[in-house]
Amino acid sequence: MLNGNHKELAPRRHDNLRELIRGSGVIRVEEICRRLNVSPATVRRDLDQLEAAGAIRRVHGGAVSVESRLDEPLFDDKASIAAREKNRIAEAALKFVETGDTIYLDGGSTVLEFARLLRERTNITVVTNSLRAAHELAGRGPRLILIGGELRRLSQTMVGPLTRFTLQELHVDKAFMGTIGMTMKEGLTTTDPSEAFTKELVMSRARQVILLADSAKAGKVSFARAGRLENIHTLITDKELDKEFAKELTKTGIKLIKV
Amino acid sequence: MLNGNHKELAPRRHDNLRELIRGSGVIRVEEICRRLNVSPATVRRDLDQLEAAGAIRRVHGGAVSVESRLDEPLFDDKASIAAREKNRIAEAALKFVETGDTIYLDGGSTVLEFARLLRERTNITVVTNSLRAAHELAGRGPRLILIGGELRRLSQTMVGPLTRFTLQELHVDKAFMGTIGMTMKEGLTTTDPSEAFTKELVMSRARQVILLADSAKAGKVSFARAGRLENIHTLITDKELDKEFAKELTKTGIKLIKV
DNA sequence: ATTTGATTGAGCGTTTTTGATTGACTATAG
DNA sequence: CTATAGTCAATCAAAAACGCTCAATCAAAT
Repeated sequence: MLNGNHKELAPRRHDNLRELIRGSGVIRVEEICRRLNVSPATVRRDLDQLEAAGAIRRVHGGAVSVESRLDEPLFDDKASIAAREKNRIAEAALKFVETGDTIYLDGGSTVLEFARLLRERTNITVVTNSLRAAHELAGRGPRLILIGGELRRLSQTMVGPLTRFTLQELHVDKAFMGTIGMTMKEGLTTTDPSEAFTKELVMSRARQVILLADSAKAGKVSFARAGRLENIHTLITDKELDKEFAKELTKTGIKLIKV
Repeated sequence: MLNGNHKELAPRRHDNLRELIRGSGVIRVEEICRRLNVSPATVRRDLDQLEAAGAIRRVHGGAVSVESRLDEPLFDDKASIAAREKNRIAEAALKFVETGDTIYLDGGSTVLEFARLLRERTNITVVTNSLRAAHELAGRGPRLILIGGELRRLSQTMVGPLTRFTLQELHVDKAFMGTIGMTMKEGLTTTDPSEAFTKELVMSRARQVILLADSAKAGKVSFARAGRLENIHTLITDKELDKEFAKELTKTGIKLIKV
């Protein structure tokens, strides 16, 4: 028996572990063993639990803090294929934009792709909460209005209660939205409640809501609800969309465009 | 900044890699190997993944930043004119920032320089209308709140009546302001009325107003008035400031810091 | 004191990551 | 046209990390 000293109880150990990870943003299993004086097996079990609770994110060799930018490039292997889908979806969305329109651009990679296509349009007004979309259009292009709010690092979007004050002064013709998950039952879901709050608010201020989402989003449920599918007027997605889901959608009156 | 010996976790490595690319805009594989201490094979795999995630763009021999193109065109030469003075002014301003503070960052190259120095501070809240400052702090650093409003392209700041609705919900401890011109008679002046409107509003919401302006601004008058000098509590400037102007300033109770 | 259920650490086969090797490709020079 | 240098993708083997199982251990309850 190596260390007769002090073995800590699981809850305290979890707290310490959280603290360790928050401290440096990233830590390796081996180091956790050293610092907490436990075996790798135990560390892995702890990490599993903390990940299930959403407190951290595991990676090969250790774990990273969820607040840190380190875990931003979270992508499945479909990500590279999805790039082409996203581009086609964005192209299709372009047909909805008319001269004189005021449109809203949400966060998310598909909408960002769409934003890039608007760089040459000078006859529209773009309202957005996405810092990346703003950056795309900052040099030239449409009249650009950013809504105020707290920056959420992971998504690079302005979210939360502060977004309300600018948004309630505005109306937009068309809102182009992204999402993490969509199901008939839960509607739109996203990872962050503040993000969800702003999404829902935006949709209530738009005359027409157009959702840009590749088929992988269908059936997925994320953490926070961001509005019912009934709020959507049009969904632009790819051809792989689940047939059953498609049927349900059209039944509720949502226009479906598959590219 | 150098990590000599121990192997880093993949996410951290990706993070550093992004930073490297963002820093110089371009980088070749060979150099990444040297800087991160890994083999070319690993570097290429990392680059593949980062490209799939849209974080960078690969080119033969290395990789380039995706946002490198429209970065700081006319802004840079303006910034380089009095770069040394601006940097010293920014360093001096840093002394005013205390833990827990909520500070406002205005537009302009001097304040932008100041923003860069805040990248490692995580214990403060930054409110800003400057897209460039936001961009500096978007990856890491303080809690970041952007005020809403219409983007003015030339200055890359959010200005105009829409800024009112977010601002009136906020109070800040210290506002770090820039300006185009300052005189005893006209006070602060800037080129755009909307810009002036927002500046004036911000200063009314700040407990302490700190003006960052090199000495060339003294005596200059621009188009739109953005508030009287009495609104300023502290001016940080360089040693070349006109003696007469300095005397008048201190007479009105403004604290003067010359660096 | 004994039982019980949970927690822990070690052993072991599997998976992931990494760096070296190889052959293909491109561009430039001779 | 060939040679050469540089880069790249694919493949492979070694090392590290992983998940799983099982026995030992521990805390709490009887």
